[in-house]
Amino acid sequence: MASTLSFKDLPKQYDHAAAQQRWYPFWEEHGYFHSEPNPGRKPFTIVIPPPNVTGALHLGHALNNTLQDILIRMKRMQGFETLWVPGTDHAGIATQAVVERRLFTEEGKTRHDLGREGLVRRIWAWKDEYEARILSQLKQMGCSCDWQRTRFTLDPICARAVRHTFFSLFRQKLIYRGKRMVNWDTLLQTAVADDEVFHETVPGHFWYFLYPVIDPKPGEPKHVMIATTRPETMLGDTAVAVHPDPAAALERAEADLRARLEEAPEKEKAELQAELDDVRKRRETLLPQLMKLRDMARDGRMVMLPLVNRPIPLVADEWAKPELGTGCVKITPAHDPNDYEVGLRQKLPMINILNPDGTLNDHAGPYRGQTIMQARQNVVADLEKLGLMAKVEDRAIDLAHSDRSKTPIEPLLTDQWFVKMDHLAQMAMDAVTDGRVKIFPQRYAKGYLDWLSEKRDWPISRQLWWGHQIPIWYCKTASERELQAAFAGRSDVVWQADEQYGGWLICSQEADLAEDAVPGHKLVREEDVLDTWFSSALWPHSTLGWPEPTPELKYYYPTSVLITSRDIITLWVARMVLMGLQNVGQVPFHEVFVHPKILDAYGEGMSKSKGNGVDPVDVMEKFGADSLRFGLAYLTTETQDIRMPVDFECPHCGALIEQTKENRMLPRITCGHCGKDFATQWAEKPADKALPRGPVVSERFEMARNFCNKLWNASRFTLMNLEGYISGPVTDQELLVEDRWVLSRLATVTAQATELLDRYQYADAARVLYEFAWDEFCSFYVEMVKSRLQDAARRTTAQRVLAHTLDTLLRLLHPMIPFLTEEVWQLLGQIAPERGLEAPRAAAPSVIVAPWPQSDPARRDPHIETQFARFQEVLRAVREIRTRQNVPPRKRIEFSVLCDAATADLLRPMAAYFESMAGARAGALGPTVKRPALAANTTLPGMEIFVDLAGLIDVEAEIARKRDELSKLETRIAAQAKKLDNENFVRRAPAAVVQKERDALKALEEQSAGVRAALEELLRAQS
RNA sequence: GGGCGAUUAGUUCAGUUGGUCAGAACGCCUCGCUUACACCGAGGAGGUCGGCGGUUCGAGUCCGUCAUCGCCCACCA
Repeated sequence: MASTLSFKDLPKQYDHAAAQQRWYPFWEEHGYFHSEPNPGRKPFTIVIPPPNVTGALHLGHALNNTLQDILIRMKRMQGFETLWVPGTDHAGIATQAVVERRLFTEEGKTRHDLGREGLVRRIWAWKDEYEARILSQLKQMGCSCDWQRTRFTLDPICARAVRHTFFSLFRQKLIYRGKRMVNWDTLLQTAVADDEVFHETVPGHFWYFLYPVIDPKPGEPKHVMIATTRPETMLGDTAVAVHPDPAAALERAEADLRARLEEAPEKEKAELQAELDDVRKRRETLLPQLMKLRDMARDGRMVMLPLVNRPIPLVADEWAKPELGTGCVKITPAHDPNDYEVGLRQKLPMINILNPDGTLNDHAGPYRGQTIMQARQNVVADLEKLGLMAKVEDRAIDLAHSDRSKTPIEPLLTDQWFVKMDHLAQMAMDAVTDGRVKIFPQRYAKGYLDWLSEKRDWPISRQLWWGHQIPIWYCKTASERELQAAFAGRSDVVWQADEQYGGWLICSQEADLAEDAVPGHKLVREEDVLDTWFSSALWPHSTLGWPEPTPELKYYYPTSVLITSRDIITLWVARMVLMGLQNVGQVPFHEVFVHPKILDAYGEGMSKSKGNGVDPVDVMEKFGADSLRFGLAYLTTETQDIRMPVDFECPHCGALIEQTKENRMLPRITCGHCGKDFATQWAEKPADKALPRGPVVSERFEMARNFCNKLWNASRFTLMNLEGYISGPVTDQELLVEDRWVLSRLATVTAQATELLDRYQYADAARVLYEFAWDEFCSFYVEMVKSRLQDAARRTTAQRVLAHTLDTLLRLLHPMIPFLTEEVWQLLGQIAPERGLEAPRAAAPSVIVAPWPQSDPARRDPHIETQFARFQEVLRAVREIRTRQNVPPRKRIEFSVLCDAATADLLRPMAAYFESMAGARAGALGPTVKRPALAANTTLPGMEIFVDLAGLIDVEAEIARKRDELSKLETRIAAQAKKLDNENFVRRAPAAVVQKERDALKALEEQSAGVRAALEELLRAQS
């Protein structure tokens, strides 16, 4: 397919766009991504963490998916039956919010204008658009997903899994309905999730009110004082609490403070001391009264809630801390999460005083219809009139706001559905504790276990329209007998009594129930939908066809590894484990790899709202998919998040403009270089959108781009020099030093890369391959093989080893840089279709299915590697002398080496390479070499290198250099000697270490003697 | 408030079990268009490994503590 290319015409720069366009369709057409259960092979399976259809993928997704594809491609080459299941998540709240916002800004409509069906239709359209975009981004990145198995968390297959799961949990009484405080957005009239709430500190007040005690007896307080920042909520008070044992509580508080004071740093002491004094004072001033109140609470005494004149009980509850505030606390169960808990404990009524729009309802009596702020003012004023306001203080208040409407959040008690977690959570904990699921890096297991160990019930209902509607139907009026008659013989319908409101809760496993399913009675379906994570939790098995016992489920489940980011370990990973165990009876995956987060230049996470996100497509257009992938892999270490400063690239002149906190949200930016404007991702106005868009890129991918180009050119060189290639076995005798060396190194690198990738050490694997490819293959092997390629007699072997080495390197790099390696693989196949050393054979039709290289231990040759290292040292020394003596580049020089005979034997065969790689002719080598009269010299451990420069030498420079060298050596010798003089060291350190240090000292001394001799020689010559 | 992590050259990061580990890339300086590659080649300068204690014969490497930053979780009558 690339046969139109002639090797002579290959471009000097790797054309990533062309390669990507050429090979992705090629792979797809050949079905390389598709997998079917195959009993003859072991499966290797990954399910994608489904990206939200809220928007396009960002760099974090690019990282996540690159890491998955690297593993998938390696395992595929290793002969596993590899399946990577792709898909997307409907992301309930986020997606509905995005679409609603757009509906409002573009058409001025709210969801109520469209109605449930209309809105959901809109969201499906949005989903179709973004799903397509997301999948195409994944393809651009080269992801080798099995697209035939693409899933969506709201598609019929997933929906069926959700229904079956809900049904089964409901039947097992693991799902129940209860009350829960939600964050109510009074503007949008919807509940918002905790992570959609932001807190802002605003100036506010702390009011102290008096509630009259009903029929106080002599000696009893006439009032109870409480304090609040939200006076209007008193209208919903249903109790006043006091601690059941205020004396003990105060004592504990005091002891606790004393302990903290002892350990506290100086600057916090004053504050703690003040607190301590306050608590001590309370014993005198407050405790007697609290004791009385406590007794009154035990007697079931009441106080009168002012303004609405409702008697409410005094209750004894530990929530009322005697060391805080007035020691008494008003209880508003319907509008405060903690009070709700107290309400449950004390079996208090819960009075909701709010309408959905934030005005007060009938329970607020005279304040009905007022807004919260109006009611607050009026309540305060009225209490003041009654003389029941004791005092008011200024106080900074941390107020929750809705991220979406920017209005204050009101806590509101609502009906919600829950999953009981005690048993399920325990199962999920056990799976990690006993190693059925291993988490890498291991430290993340702690968060997982801590979170699950709280075993808090999982609230699964959401007041949304976009999602899996809860399959519960209410029937108020029917009798159980009527239900039994209506659903006779059906195992897919179960019901329970609705203990809260009476009637029945009916759950259907498959089909929706008709309104008249129970003759003579009306069924009403629950409006709420399920939490997105409910369907995501089923992802590993729902995508494989559960609840059907499909061949896929049997073969691919449990999946091999899950690759994800740390912020959803609890929300998602833990719930997948628990649901997998619950539904399938097996863990969903054997291993979890938690990868780093991508941060911006300020160390902050990238997010849409901060405007610091990066579109991987921008990076790919500039650097290519291979560079994106390699760059990301190179940055994936175990401990460090990825900090990525980014720049806008001016579309007019190409100048880079640093992205800062100031400019990252601007719709338009003026280039400081050419002065022209360009648009950013924030461009919304037509005038801005009409401008050319400036992509956001990072220089951090240049390293990878350069690497790809280097590899491309080494490949080009190889291809250009394979003319006349004839395949055939290569015997060991034919191999020269450089062949043995490169094959030895290749064997080592193969083993390392394989092992590192198996342990998710992507950065190290990338580094090992980078260094081998660039510093060894390109810088040495290719350079050294050049002369043989010009020599007909030696050409054939050189070609065979070269082709084989490149072939292996391509295979090792393919998972990280798939397009480039395929491009070269195909070209290589044209000129050298059969490759290999001992027994050459036809290369695979695509590198994607080529066998993963095996490290051949027999090729590892320490002797050759030592020899080569010596060669490299001498080469470097000679080159360094050339530079420091300013020898003109084309000027040939001659050098000699004073060394032992063995070293000389190692160096002698390398003579030709000193010529070609340093323009230097090797003269005398060995122990008898005499110091030339006027020479530049470098002293290395065990070797002294001389370059005879005759009249050219800059003696002054050499002398200065020698003196500098000598003083450095003497410092090191002194340090070394001191170490060895330390009796403790010699006595207590292991003998091997001591010996090593002695050897080091000796080597240093020898080296210094050489330098001194050379210096003397120079000084003599100078005078 | 609890937990986790980070702090190493101008920048972004590696440094496996404490004993040549003080490294890489980019940037910078000096040379060089040598027939694969200037997205290149050769050479070079740059760090008392956040501060302070401690363990040890020996500590970026282990312990404590402080400082700064980040993430997760919880909470704030």
